[in-house]
Amino acid sequence: MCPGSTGEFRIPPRQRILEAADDLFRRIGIRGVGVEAIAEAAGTNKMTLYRHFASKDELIAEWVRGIVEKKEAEWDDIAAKHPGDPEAQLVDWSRRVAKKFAEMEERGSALGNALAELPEADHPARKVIDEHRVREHARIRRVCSEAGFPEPDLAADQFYMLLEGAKACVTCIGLKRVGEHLMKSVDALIEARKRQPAPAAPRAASRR
Amino acid sequence: MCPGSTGEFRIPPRQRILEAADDLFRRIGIRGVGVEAIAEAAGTNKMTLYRHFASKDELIAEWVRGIVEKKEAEWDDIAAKHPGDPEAQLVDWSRRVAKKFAEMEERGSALGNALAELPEADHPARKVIDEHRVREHARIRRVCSEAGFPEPDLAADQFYMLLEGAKACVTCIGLKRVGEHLMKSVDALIEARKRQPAPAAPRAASRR
DNA sequence: TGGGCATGTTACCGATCGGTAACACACAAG
DNA sequence: CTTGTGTGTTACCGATCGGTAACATGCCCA
Repeated sequence: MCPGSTGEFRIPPRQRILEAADDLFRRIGIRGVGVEAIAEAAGTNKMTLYRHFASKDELIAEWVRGIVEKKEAEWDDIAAKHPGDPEAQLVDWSRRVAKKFAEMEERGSALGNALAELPEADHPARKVIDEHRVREHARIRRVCSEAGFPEPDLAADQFYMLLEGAKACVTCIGLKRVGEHLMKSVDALIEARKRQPAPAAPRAASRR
Repeated sequence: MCPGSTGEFRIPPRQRILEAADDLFRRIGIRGVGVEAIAEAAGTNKMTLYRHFASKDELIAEWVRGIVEKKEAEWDDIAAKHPGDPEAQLVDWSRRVAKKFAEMEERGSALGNALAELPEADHPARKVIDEHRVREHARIRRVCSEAGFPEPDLAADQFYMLLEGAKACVTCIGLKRVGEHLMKSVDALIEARKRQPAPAAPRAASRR
């Protein structure tokens, strides 16, 4: 109702649009919601939206960029809070992911769904997601290497599969149980590694 | 070009439509392809399509039903080939899934993508997918229970998370590597269980 | 006070899409 | 031959959607 420029909310329209898009994209899906609905939910109109974003695809890409930035900032935070302790980083990471499941309302990972909804390989948002996934996987791999996993590639894939699997299972298994079992699985993988004596290839002797 | 009724292919149009839909839905996505394109790819036209399917949503549901049937038949086959050997069933299952990854052309799980593309909770295809997932998870849980896992719920979730995670990771990790590491992970979980004698609480007593 | 600038408003365009109507055609069985 | 059934063909409808034009309005700052 209220235009937004008069008073009421002081948040600039661009930010309001991104917030509205975030809500609608997560709940209804990218292709399921039109620009008009986004603008309306943001308390503005289509024209203003197009003055801030060149196209809907660009809005999608910008939305994805925000999600990716938050996720990578979280990784930085994890690394900063457990310097030199890669195992604690992995554990902390699983704890945070498990906690996030409480916020996810039955629909799974926003990034995963976005990828499923954007089959065009040249979509601007796809590049953002793909590059982020590569970075995230590389990050996990490095942490696994530092943690002394004999096969860091295998370990990283296991962690990454558990992470993506947990997100995908949110829609079919209970939220709390997935988070809980994700944490247990990560703990078990780390525990299993500690149990291993000395595999053939001595990667990085970080025996704590 | 060729109408299809004269000669050429003897496959009835309904089946051709379902096959064309399978190809296009997997490659382009459900919402990304129109009924006209499906009919054309099937060598027929829109009218004939609507004579066999009440609506596009019904066609989607029918397509999903076919996928689900195949998957459940595969589970029956696994159970029949390893009677009374739940561990071999789990291993065989991981082998088959890993093998399937070779067919998946960069786009992940068809069912997962479909779920992401169908936010409407009352969509006829959603019910099919949801019910199948419940059955599949229950099946894994039963096998885990028979295999003597101390916590079958945890074990089943772990397997299921690995399965779904592997499918989701196909788009970001190499196909062969995901399959290989999925198999190794399943083997490791089974191996870890064999190693455990009779733990009451999985948390404590791990200091080697 | 006045001018610029961001935003609001309305109307519209072209394209696409799901779905339907009406009619023509082929073929099989009686 | 005739009838009926399944299919092909064309044209069309209504709705939605992404995107744009043109103009009005309000606010900040000089």
